[in-house]
Amino acid sequence: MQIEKIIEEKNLKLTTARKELLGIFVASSKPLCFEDIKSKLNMDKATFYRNVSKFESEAILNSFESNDKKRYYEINESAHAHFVCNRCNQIECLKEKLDYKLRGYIIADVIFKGVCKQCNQMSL
Amino acid sequence: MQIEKIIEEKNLKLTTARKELLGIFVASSKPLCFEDIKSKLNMDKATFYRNVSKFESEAILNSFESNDKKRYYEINESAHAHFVCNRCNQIECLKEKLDYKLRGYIIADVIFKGVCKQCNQMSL
DNA sequence: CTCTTAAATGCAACTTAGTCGCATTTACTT
DNA sequence: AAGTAAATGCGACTAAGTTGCATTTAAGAG
Repeated sequence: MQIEKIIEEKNLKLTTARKELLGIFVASSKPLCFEDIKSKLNMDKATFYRNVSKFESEAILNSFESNDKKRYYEINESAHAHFVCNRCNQIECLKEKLDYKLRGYIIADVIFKGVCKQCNQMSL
Repeated sequence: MQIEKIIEEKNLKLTTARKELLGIFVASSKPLCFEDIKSKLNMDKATFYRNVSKFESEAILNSFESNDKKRYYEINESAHAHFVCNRCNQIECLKEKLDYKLRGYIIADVIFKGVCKQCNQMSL
């Protein structure tokens, strides 16, 4: 199973909590916060946070904060931009590759904020 | 004084707290959070938050969350992008105008995250 | 397969940004 | 100057995330 391979490749102990957690992120098409998945999780929130933190430092996940004071995590594969809706607070992964450039800076992430397609449609 | 004019134009009561608060934002060249200015403020934090919130709904300020779980506020004038450094957590206003387009979406803000000039320089 | 040990977990207590209810004060109107 | 709705201060509260510590578990050695 690829999940176990990912964990072992980073020389992390293969615990049930880690398999469960990483499985959820691998299966998700969008960034998730603790709140989103806590009901599915068989682990303490401390374990969640310690593990996502470790996954992030091992470059398995990356994360950012949204509009709602929560940190969202997702599998670190192809770099892509995100759209955060100021109305519904939903986070979307955009297909946009991060080909933005700023002289002297390293750009790791781009977040667009505003009104998403759905909310925009509804207000017409 | 222009500060008083801004407040009165929105039909808000001209209180000392509001004058003080808006004065600080008008004078600042970058977004500020409560933490940044609390030592200068002669008001309770509840008053701070209620007022920035009201200013925001009146389009005097706008705000976003940074990397540090804090909400940053700035005067709402020319729309511009922001750069948030993942190392030093500093927020910079970029000169970039927001001429980004995404079909179906309304883009109100763009936040770049990564490593800022200074931190990038230091790591060479 | 069992023993050992360092690392991971669960739990409870804690931290901190921000919110809320309520009694008091203040800005504006007449 | 008086009345009133809105603003303020205070203290209690909420919720995300962190930390210390006792217990459990994964992985390697024998």
